[in-house]
Amino acid sequence: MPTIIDVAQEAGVSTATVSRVLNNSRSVSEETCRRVKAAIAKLDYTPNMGSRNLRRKESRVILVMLPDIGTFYGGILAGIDIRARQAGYNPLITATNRNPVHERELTRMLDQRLADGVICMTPTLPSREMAALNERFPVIQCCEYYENAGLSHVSIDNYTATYQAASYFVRTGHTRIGMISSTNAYISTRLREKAYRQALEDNGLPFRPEYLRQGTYSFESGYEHAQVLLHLDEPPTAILCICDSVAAGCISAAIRASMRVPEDVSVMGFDNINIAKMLQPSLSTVAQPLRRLGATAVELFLERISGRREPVEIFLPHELVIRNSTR
Amino acid sequence: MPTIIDVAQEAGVSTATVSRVLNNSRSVSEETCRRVKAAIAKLDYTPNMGSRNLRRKESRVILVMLPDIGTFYGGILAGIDIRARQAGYNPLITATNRNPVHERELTRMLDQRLADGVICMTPTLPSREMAALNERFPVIQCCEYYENAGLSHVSIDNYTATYQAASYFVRTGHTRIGMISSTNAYISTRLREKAYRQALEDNGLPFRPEYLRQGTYSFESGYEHAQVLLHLDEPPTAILCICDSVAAGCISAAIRASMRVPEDVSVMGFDNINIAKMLQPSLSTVAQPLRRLGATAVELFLERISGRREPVEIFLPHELVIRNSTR
DNA sequence: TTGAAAGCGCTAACAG
DNA sequence: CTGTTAGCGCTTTCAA
Repeated sequence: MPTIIDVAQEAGVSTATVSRVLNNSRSVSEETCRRVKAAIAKLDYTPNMGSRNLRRKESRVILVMLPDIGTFYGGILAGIDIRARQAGYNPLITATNRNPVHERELTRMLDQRLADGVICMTPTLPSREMAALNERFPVIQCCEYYENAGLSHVSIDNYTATYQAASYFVRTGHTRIGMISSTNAYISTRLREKAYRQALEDNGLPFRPEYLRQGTYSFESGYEHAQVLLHLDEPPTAILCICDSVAAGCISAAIRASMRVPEDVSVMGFDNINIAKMLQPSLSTVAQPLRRLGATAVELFLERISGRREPVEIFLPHELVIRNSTR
Repeated sequence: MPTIIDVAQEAGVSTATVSRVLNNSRSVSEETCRRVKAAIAKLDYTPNMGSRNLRRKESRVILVMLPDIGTFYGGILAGIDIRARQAGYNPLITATNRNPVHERELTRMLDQRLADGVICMTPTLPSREMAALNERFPVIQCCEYYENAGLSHVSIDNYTATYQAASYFVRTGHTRIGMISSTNAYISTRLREKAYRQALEDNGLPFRPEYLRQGTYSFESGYEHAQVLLHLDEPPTAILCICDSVAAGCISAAIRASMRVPEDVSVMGFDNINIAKMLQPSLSTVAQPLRRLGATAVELFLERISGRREPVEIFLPHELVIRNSTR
C-alpha cells in the first residue's frame, strides 16, 4: 500500500507538496500539481485517514446512540447519514438497549478519540453526567432531551402535537378519551401526558385516572392496556397512543374484543412509522419529520464542534395525519 | 488530555513501560505495574486509539453496508453489533440505497484505512468488483451473495424455505397458488421463484405465468400486484410474498376487494419482521434468524481477517411461522 | 525488567 | 512556490 512518501518520490517533490495537493492548498504550481496527481494515479494512492486524523487531532466520526434500531430510528438515521457524510463525518451507529452501563462504555470512545462527539437519542444517563461530558465533547440530543442541562437538542414540540391530537378527538365528538402512555421518564412522555390532561381540561372534560394507562413502547403493551381500557364499564371511545406500535396493539385488542375501529373506538398513534399505513384499518397518527430531525442533529453537532458553546434548542414541525383508525 | 508521556512522567517510567502495562505485556514487575496504574488513574488517562491503530496498521472498524435501515435489518444489525464489539471492532453502519456509486465510494474507506473490512448485504456492485476488493480486504456477504465469486457468505437456504412454504399451501388444500416476487436479481429472489415453480411441478400443479408477479419489496408493490392477482378470472386462493411488507400490502388489497383473509385468500410473508404479528390478521411467514445471521457474518469476518483465505459458505436454519393469514 | 529510539503516515510551521 | 523538519500518540525492536 503506497504512502505519501512513495508519491513524493514518484513525483520528485517533497511529501509536504503532496500533502498540499491532497488538501488543495492554493499554493502549488499547475505543473507540480499535475505531476503529483499523475503520481497519485499511477500508484493508485489513497491517503491513510487514520494518520491524518491523528495529526489533525480529530476522528471525523460521530457516535450515534439510540435505544434500538427499530423503524422509528430508520428515518432519523437516514437524515443523520446524509448530512454527516456531506460534512465529512462518518456516523457510528449503535443501539444501547437503554443500558446505562453500555452507554457509559460507548461514551469512552470520545476519550479514546475514536469519535469527536455524540448524538444521543437515549436519555438514559443522568443529566449531570451528560452535561459533564458536554464540557469536553459535543453532545447533541435528538428527540429526547434534558431541560436546562445546557445541551443542544432538536425534537418536535411534543406538548402541542399531543394537544392537537386530543383536541381532534374532542372536535370529532368524543368525550371519553383514553391514553396509553409509557412508564418511562422521557420528556416526550411527560409532555404528552401533560398535554392530554390539559386538552381535556380546556374542553371541560374530566380527567379519569383509569383512562390513563402506562406501559412500554411495544405492540404487546398496547394490546394489554387496550384490553383493560376496553373492558371498563364505561370504555373510552377514543384512545391516544404513545407510539404507533402501541396503537397497533390497541387495534388488535379492539378487534379481538369484537369492536370495530373506528366505529366503536378510534385509535391514534404517534410517530408515523412505516407500519402506520400498513395496518388494517390504516392508522391516524402524529407524524414526526424523521429525516429532518436527524439532519438537524448533525447541524447542531457541526455548530458545536466549530466553536459554539451556548446550547441551541430546536423544535421542528409535526403533522397530524388522519387515516382510517379515527372518525 | 493526557498522553502516554504524561503517564510515564507521573509514574517515573518510560512510555514503553506504560505501553506494556496497557497491553498486559507479561514482563513488568508488580511494583512498576502498580505505579503505572496509579498514574493512569490519577491522570484519568485513556489511550488514543487512533494512534494505536496507526501504529498497528488497523482501524478496528467493520464497514456494514445495507440497502436501508428498515425493520428487516434491525435484527441483523443487533447481531453484528454484539459480536463485533465483543471482538473489539466497531461496526460502521451505512445505508447505500442500492446505489452502486455510493457503495463504491464507501468501499474507499477500506483504502483509506478507515475500516478493516466490510460486511455487505447489498449485492449491487458487480461480482467481479467485489471479488477484486476481497483480494485486498475481507469482504463478507450476508443474506445475499454471489455464487462462485470466492466470497464467504451466510444466509438461509432460500430454496428450501420457499419450497416448504409452497408445500404448506399445497398440503392445506390450495391448488391455485400465486407469488408476488421482485424484479431484482438477488440470489434469494431467483431461488425463491425457482422453489415456487418446482414445488408446483412436484405436486402436479401447473405453473401459470399470470400467477407470478414481480415488483419491489414495498407495501405499495404488494398492494398493486395483489389487486391484479385478485381480479383475475380465476384468482389464486393462496399468495406467497417475497417479504412481509409486500404481504401487508397484499392483505390490504384483499380487504379492499372485500375478500376475507384467510377464508377467501391465504397470504404468506417472508422474513418475520416485527410487523408480521401486528397485522390484522397476523401474518404467517418464513422466519429468518436475523441476529444469528449478523453474528455469523462477523464470525466469518474474524476468520478471514485472521488469515483464512478459502471462502466459507454458511446456511442457517429458517422456520415456517403459521399465524392467522393462512388456513 | 526496563529504557532509548525508531517509526506508523500525515500535516503544518518555518525558511527560503 | 517548495522543501525541511518537527511532531500527533502509540508500539516495538534492540540494548542494557
